[in-house]
Amino acid sequence: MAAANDTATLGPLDSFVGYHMRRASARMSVDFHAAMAETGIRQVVFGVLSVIAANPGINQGQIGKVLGIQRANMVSLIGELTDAGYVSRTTSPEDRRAFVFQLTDRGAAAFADGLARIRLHEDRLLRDLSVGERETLVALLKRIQASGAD
Amino acid sequence: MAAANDTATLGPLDSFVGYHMRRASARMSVDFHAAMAETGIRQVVFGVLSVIAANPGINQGQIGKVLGIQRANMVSLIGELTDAGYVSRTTSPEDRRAFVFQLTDRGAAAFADGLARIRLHEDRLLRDLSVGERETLVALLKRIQASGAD
DNA sequence: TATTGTTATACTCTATAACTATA
DNA sequence: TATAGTTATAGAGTATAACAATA
Repeated sequence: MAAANDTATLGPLDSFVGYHMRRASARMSVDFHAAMAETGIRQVVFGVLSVIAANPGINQGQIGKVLGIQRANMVSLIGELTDAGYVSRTTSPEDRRAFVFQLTDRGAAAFADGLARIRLHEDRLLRDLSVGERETLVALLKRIQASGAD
Repeated sequence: MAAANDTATLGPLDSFVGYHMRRASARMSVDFHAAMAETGIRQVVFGVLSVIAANPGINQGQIGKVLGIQRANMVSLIGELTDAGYVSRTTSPEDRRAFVFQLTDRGAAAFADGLARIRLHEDRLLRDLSVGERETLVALLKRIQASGAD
C-alpha cells in the first residue's frame, strides 16, 4: 500500500529529543572528521588539546575529568599527542605520580589550525541557524549536561 | 578543600556546538539505556520498532533509509526484533527479494511500554527545560539534520 | 590505604566489500 | 545490469578490572 512508496515516517520517535540529538550529533561528527581529515586530529583528541591549551600544567586525570574521559582511555590519547609532538609531558614536581602537560609550539600551531577548520566546519553545517539560534542551542545543550551532572 | 578543585576550563572548545552536542547526546544515551535496561531494547532498535509501527508493511531498506542505518547493519537489528517476537517478517508479494514487516501484538505492547519509559526518561533528564525549550531544541536539531541532507 | 597512570581486554556502534536471489 | 538482503570483517569509541609507583 501507500507506505511502500512514500517516504516513511518516524512515528512517535519523531517527538523525542534523544533521537534527534543522536542523529544531529552523528552528522556533525562525520562532517568534523571530514574537515579535520588532513590534520589527523579526531574530536576527542582536539578536546584534549583545547583543555591543555587552556590549562597549562594540567595533569592527565584532570583532563579526563573535565572531558568525561576514563583514565584508561586517556593513555592512548596523550600518546597520540606526544607522538605528534603537540604536547610536552613532564613529571609533576609536586606529585611524582602525575604527568603535567603543555602545548609545544607545533601543538599551538596545530591547535590554531584546528580551531580555524572547526569554525569553518560549524559555519558551513550550521549556516541555516542564526548566531542567536546557535547560542540558544549551546545553552540548552549545556543545561542538559549540567542538570544531572553527578 | 583547599586544593585540587579549581575545575579546569575547556578553552575554545566551549564555544563549539559539536562538542556540547556530543556530550549531551552521550549523556542521554546512557540514561536511555538505563531506563530501557529491563526491556533489553536499545536506542537504534527502538527506532526500528517505531518506524515499523508507523509504517506497517515497510521493507528493510526503507527502514534503514529513514533512520540512516546501513543495509548490512539492518540485518541483526531485524533479527533481534523477530527473535523477540516483536515483528513479523513476510516476503513482499510485490517483490520477492524484499521482506515486509509488521508489529505483532507482543511488539505493539513492547513498543507502548518503551514509549512510556522513554517519556519518563526524557521528562526526568530534561526536567530543567520547559516544554517550549524542548520544542525549540528539537526544531534546531531537525534543522541541522535537514540542512545538508543529501 | 588511596591515587596516578598503565595494561589488557571486551563490547557496542558503524562502515565497507563481496556474495545470493530476485528484478 | 540493478536492487534487497546477507555475510564477514574491520575500525572507532568507550567501559571495566587489575597492576605498579607514589602519596
